[in-house]
Amino acid sequence: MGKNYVLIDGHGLAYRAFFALPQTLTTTEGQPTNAVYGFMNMLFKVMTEEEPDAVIVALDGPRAELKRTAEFPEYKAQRPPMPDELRSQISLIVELLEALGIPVVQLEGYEADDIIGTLSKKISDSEGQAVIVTGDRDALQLVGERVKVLLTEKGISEVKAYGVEKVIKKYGVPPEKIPDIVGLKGDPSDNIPGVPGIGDKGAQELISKFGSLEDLYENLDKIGGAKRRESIENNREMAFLSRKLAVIDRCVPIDVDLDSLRLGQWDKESVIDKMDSLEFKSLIKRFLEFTKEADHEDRTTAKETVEFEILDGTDPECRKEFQKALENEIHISVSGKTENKGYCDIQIESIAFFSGDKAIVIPFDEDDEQSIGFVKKVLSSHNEKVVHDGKGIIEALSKKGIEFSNLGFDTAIAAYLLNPSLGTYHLWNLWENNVGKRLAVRGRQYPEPEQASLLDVNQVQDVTRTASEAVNIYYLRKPLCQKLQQDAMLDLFKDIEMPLMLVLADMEKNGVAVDADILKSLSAEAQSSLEALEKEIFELVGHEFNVGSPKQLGEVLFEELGLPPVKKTKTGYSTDSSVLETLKPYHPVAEKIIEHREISKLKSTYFDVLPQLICPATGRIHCSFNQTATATGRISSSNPNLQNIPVRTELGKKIRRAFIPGEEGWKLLVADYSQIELRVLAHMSEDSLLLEAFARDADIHTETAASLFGVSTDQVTPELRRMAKVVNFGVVYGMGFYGLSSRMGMSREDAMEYINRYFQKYEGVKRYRERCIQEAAEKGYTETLLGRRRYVKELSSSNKQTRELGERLAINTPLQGTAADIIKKAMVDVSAELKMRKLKSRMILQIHDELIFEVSPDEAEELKDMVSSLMSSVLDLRVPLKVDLGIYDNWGEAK
DNA sequence: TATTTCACG
DNA sequence: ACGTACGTGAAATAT
Repeated sequence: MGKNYVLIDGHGLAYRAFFALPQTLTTTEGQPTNAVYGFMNMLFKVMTEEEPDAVIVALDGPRAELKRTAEFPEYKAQRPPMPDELRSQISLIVELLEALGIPVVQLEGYEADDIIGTLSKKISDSEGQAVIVTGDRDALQLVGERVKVLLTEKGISEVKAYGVEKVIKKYGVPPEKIPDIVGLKGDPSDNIPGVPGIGDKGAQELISKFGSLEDLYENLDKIGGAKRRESIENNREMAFLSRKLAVIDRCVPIDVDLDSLRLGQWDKESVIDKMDSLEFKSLIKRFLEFTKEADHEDRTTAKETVEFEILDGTDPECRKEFQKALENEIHISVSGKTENKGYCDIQIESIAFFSGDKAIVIPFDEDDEQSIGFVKKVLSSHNEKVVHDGKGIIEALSKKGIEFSNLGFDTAIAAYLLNPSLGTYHLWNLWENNVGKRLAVRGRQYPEPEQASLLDVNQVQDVTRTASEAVNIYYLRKPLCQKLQQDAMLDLFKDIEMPLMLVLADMEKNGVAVDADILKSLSAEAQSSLEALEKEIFELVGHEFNVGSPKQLGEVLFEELGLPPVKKTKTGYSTDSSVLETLKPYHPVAEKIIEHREISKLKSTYFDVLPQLICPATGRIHCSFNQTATATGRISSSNPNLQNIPVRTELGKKIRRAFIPGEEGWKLLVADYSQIELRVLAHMSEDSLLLEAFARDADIHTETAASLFGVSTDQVTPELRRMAKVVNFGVVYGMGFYGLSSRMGMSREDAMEYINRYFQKYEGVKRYRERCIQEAAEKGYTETLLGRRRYVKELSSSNKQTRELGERLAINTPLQGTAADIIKKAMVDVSAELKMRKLKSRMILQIHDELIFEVSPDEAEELKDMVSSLMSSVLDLRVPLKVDLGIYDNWGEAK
């Protein structure tokens, strides 16, 4: 029986750690230790998670590049030499590895990749399992049935596992074809050129279509795009050479006796001694824990342990046992292992339940009715279900015809409400911060020992992980619920956020229909305009360059043409649209570039992308609505972002015409709140002028203009109204006079004057702003009308700029956040009513102050009235909530 | 991976 | 001396 090995690319991992962690990590004497620390952290992580029998670290040998530079002199030629601060740490790492009894393999003339390739081959030939840890994507070619690759992604601690299927899913080709892709696209980090004009996507597409470089060159005539074909044809040798360079040698002459290696032959004293001299307190602890002696060393810091049992979900007896256990429980937690985010291809692989004592894991290998039946039964039980980030599971299960009932608590959403500024709400973080106990599987294990040999090691790990997550979720409910109660957000959670999750799941499932032909023809048009514009630009400038490169553009404009640089960024000249706008009078090229920018942006972000995102199974686009993404309480949209579809320019608006009802004869109902943030401001500030203006349903910008410029409303010109509008926005954002002056194109003095006049007229607003800042400073957070919080730590900063940012946040967040509360509640109410009246029409999009529905013609009028009245009556404010509605054949007709 | 730019409310 | 309005997500280029 083969053993499990972990193979580490030593230099690769050290490099990663070095650049990912702050340089400030040093010993008190100043020896940098960030790379050592990161390396060791990762080492312990894989030792804990993979439980290998042995670990081997491979290093690039002396003159490792020689073999490949013989073929191609430029190979890795551009690589800067290793920084000294890193070099010194490599030897520290090697010393530590020696003390840990982990062999370091290095061989003159061979790169670590080749050593790893050879070892992994030996291991899999002897029926062992190898896990490769590296940051180099080339290593994916080594993946096989018995070899998996853990690729470090951004930073160091994040790592992604690749098995054969994952590689195929990601690259469209089996692992052994990875070098063919590299041959085509090249590899800038190794200075491998590949074929010019072929990038990641192109290479993937070509190789998955033709199978290999050889087959590609046999079928040159079948390649689309004349330019591309020409480039491929002309670079035949380079493509083959590049592939050769990318192939990892799996027959390196090394003599390692794999069988004799095993973990645990460490020199404990020496390890602790070395770590101590590097001042790695936490790592020593981790090491001791690993040697299972932590408890003897220090019983007081030993964590309490939560024990649980895992039942085999494929065993009918276990299912019965679990159902029995449920009867006396109030809550059960649910966790699922799902593959792929996004409704279109989300699928559930397995699901785990935890009853408070026993966990059970049910794999969904194939659609066996037994499993589905059991899951259905559990999910329809009287128990309140607790989940973590449950929207995906809900969607994946609904694809199998399984629904939740009595879904009561989502720990991710609870944690988001408790502090919406965190950005990520990973289960393990919540666990550390709110429970922090250790988990241990007790008693009967899954799988039963006699079954174990039949199951893949990964599978056992997956089962344990999914079950543990269910346990985590279960025990998180209580502390999080208590905190919500303490912070008076339990109602917001129960009445709005939890039901909203289901509404969002429905919306993601519904999706939106898009006319791909419209987008494709827009793309073609854009292509030709761009080519024409480029020609003009190159003529005006005198030579060709990449218009899309801010760096090159900056050089052309400010060095070659000598135009005045208006604004700088940290790396050079700024060339954003406001800069280009000011350059217009100086040089005709400015206008062409502005035009080019707009078109290329729209083309690359919308015209070209949206058609690809149409889900083959449904013919519609399904974005994700993220409920835990923003600090203010808004929801966000991604994959694609459907909340930033263009509307401000003519060309942009054309995109909206492609958004259509998905069923014959149906229409779109578009309903948006009018001036919602200013209405919220009126309510919260109780400013008499604002209240009165909204009570009359006056045009608010005209009103502001009239009072600001001292004229009557019928004397307000469009220009004055435009300026007033800028001021109104400024008020909501907590502006200062400088920002106002630059945005209105006036002097700072004038801007100051207008602001003073505004606050003289709108005294209530002035007081509101002051009150916001003071309360936020006292309490440490701001809150919305429904009690949603945002902590404003910026307010207590010693940096003036940061503090002022805090003041603006204190002013803006309650406004933006209350508007978010309002529309969220409206969504919940409308959705409930749709269900109650059993209407076919459905909600498909939310764009902050706007809701879009797909409506059946016979329901259109009813829905319009219903949505209008529900939206305007969600909350009773001191001003009316006005809603504008319209029924259209496409989104472009609205507004 | 970080930076710049720009689409939306 | 410097940069200056709030909240997002995504693409392309540079490093």
